[in-house]
Amino acid sequence: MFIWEDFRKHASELLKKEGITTEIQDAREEYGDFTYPTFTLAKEYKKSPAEIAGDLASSIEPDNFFSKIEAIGPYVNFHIRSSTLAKWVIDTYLSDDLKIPSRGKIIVEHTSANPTGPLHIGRTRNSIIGDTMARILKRYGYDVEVHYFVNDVGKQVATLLWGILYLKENDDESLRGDYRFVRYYQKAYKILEKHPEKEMEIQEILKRYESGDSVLRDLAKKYVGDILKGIEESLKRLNIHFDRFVWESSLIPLAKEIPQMLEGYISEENGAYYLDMKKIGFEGKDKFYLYRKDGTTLYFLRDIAYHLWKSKISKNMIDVLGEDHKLHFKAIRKVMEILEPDCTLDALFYSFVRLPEGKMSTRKGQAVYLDDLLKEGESRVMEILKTRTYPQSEKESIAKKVSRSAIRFHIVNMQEDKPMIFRWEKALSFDGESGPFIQYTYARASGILRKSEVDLNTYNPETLTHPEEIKLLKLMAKYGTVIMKSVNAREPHLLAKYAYDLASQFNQFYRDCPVITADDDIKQSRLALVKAFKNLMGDVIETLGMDKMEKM
RNA sequence: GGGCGCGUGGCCUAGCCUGGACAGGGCGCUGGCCUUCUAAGUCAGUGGUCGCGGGUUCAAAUCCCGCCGCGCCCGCCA
Repeated sequence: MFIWEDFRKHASELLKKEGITTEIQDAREEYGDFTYPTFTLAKEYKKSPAEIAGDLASSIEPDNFFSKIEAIGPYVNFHIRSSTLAKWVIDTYLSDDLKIPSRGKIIVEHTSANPTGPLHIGRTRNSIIGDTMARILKRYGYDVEVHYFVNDVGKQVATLLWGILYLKENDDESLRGDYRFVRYYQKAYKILEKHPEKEMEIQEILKRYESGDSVLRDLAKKYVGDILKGIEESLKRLNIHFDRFVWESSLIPLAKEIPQMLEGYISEENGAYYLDMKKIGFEGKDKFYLYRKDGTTLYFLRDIAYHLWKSKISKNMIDVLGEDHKLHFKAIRKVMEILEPDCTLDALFYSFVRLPEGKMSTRKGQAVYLDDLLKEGESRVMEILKTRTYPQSEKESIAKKVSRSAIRFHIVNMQEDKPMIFRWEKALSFDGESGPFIQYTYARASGILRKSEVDLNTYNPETLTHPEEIKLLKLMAKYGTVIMKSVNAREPHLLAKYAYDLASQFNQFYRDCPVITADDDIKQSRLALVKAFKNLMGDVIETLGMDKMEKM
């Protein structure tokens, strides 16, 4: 799995024999595979960097890993022996076992969108980043449990209930829950803007609800459940699933135990209680309120309860959160250090998606819904498929797979903390740096294997000498490195970049290296390469949560 | 006002953590490549004061300081 890193380690060992202990960096392609710049040694050795590099290069002998070690100016460059590389890479990906170590349990919480309406594309950035991160962690060896924290307590839900209870008109039962009930939520907010005094009624609902009013509880469970089901349906279309939905209301009993665990840090003000952040050495905000003066709980308290509860299941946790949660999260983490010092809690933050005309908002109804985007994507794919002779059902299946993969790739291909402005044309781009480009490349590899009509038997790695073959092999060797970096930095976009590079390189190979018409020995080794590539590309595609297809 | 993040060719973007060899891609535009493994592909060309100004260094898109622009947060909302 970590082929490239094993080569790197070997280069380090060779240098170590010369008395140099250092990390070796990747070289620019035209100079070699790994490089060691000698500038820093100049003072100590009292020689020019170029001289030092020359001496080092001539004293390190080529071996099974490196065929050439040469100095270019002040750099010592290592060249990988391609026959060793070819055999290693191909055998690795032809085998079913990528030899991934087991790394224990981790909980990834993502999406957790308030169940007040259909999922819009802004929230979807959370889902896609979270789901991809979870898949990458799994690939790295973690036992991942994916959570959705369901907000069925608090003001938003009380507002939703108020809307449904008092504004019933033009109800359309044929609509899916999220589309059906969001109308009341939006209308409720409009009314509250004009009549702030109605706020009292909402407070009353909230209070009754939290004190355990069974009628309200049942209603909330029903409506929130219906909306959540809708959101879940939308996410299924993107290939996103959860292991567990944790309802906030279920944590209220635990939440009420938190204050005594934090005794000495809590203060009271007009009947409301807050955590005194100065006392626990927190900077950024002094008071985080736990209880309203009417005794109802606040999100901060319930979120502490949720994290405490999670930490009993797993010591490792990652939350995928919008950038608006940075301060909140910092405080939660601080509290967790007190309550459960053994656990590690990390966050993966992302910037908001905006529309060209401004912010997205469920309340104001200004948003692009995920379902609409998927639908539009599918119809654009069907348009392209007009020239194909596949059966209709296959076309529809392809359309779904291409559409959702295009959207997933578009979102995860961008660095998480970069602001994003949503544009239909870009989200549904099918060429260049896009999801379909990657799927298409996989289909091409499949096509070659399908038409080769030869069984794969032994191959000779020595025959893989074409520059495009070597470049492809090197990229294939880097999969483990990319997964590792992506996990350590919590940056799923690195894998998307890798997927593109890998696919792009396969297309260069495809252009210059015919497989089916090649001479027998070359054909065998190229088939082995294509098969190994297909396995790897398929694994990358699935780790990105996209769909692989034999034909498209 | 304070804190955090972002600022790379007409547009979108990688690289920034761990400073090194001419800043990679994609879209667009111009011109090529389908009797040959799917042209959702590919080749060539076009286009960049890496927001601005200082500093550190043999070397800065990358590190430090100060500005400017944009976003987010600073609620008894979530």
